[in-house]
Amino acid sequence: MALPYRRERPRLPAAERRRQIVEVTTRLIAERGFWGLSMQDVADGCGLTVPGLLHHVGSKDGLLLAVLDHRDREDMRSVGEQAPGTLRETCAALVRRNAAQPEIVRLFAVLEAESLTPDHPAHDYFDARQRKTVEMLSELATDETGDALTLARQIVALMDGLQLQWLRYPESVDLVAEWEYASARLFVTVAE
Amino acid sequence: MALPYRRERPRLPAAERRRQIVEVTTRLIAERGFWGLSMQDVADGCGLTVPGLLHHVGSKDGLLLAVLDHRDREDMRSVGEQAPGTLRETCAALVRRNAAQPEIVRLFAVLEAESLTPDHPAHDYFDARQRKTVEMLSELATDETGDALTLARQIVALMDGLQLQWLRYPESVDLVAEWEYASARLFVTVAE
DNA sequence: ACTACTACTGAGTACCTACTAGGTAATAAC
DNA sequence: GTTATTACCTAGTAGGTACTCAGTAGTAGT
Repeated sequence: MALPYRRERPRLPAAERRRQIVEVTTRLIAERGFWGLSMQDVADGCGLTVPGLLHHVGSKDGLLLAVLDHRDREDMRSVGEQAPGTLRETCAALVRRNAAQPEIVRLFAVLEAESLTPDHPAHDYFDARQRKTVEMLSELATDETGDALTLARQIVALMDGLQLQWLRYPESVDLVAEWEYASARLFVTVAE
Repeated sequence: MALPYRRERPRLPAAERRRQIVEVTTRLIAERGFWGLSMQDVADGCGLTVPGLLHHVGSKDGLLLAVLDHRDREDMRSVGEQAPGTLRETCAALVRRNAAQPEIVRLFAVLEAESLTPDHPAHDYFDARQRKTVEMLSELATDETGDALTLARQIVALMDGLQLQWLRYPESVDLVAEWEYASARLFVTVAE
């Protein structure tokens, strides 16, 4: 009744394995979305079995949570690093950061659309994220315009939209350049 | 060897059944995307079995194709109906039309993000669609600005982005109003 | 060396996936 | 009324889904 127990691939400490799992999952969700993601694919990408993967994340929802948690901590870290600036500077910094990590931007683009439906496991997360972003930009915008909320929404919309085009045509669309052109129009007092 | 053959639900002519299938599928893809769509759900929504559904569309990819084909024909019809106008008028009409059909807009929002990956069955479709849209707007924009392509891209980006916000917060975001605010900024000569 | 812990596996469960083969019955053509 | 067409069914295939259970082996603490 002895099981031929194979251990060909190395056994990693939990923290390191989790990092790997998050990295692999990020790539796969960016490609297929969460509905299209399979635990098997993630396990294969990490070189372990599905129960081995489940040992670390508990469930498929737990896997998504791990990815989003990791992103939140990374974002916190990067926001804390830079000095607070004007609205325009903040946006430019944000765009530059995004232009350097297409994989992450694509993860968010796919999940943001997928999570529009209320029964998506990341629905609440993206609701909160969207609110926070608009609020943050809106506060910065109060110095420059009367209708800060509207401007904040336009900024977010333009960023999201340009990112989609950039992700589809990475060679012919330069995200940073497009944002510069656009912000010239955005940050101008309306004469009407 | 006699099969107890059940036919409780009515038998429809092919064209009518196809219309129903497209309608149901549109709603389901908007909610779950194509990767998250199951033939079973579509069949249930139409009141027939999965092989019954397959009789009409052939395969899951064929189902998606049927939906996109139908959308194309509808769009053709609606574009043909209205007289050609200025860039600003054309955009406003487009936004008004979209504001009246959130289900369709959501279908496109979800599929556009999902189809970023080249192995998505709608990848080529959305590639072509994006190109055509930018080209069309770009031609209209040549009358008004020097950099028509950039302006066209900004218009598409802003529309896509605002739509995402509107789909997430349909009660607090008014698509038409937001577009009006935004176009006031977009269609202004840059003084820089 | 012994013990406790934990990262991980093999085997299995219950169910869902798209899709096929072959047949049945409602409809339309004549 | 007979025949042809077609809308749709039952049954089945081959494989994928997330997840559970019980056990194994590598690691760390003492």
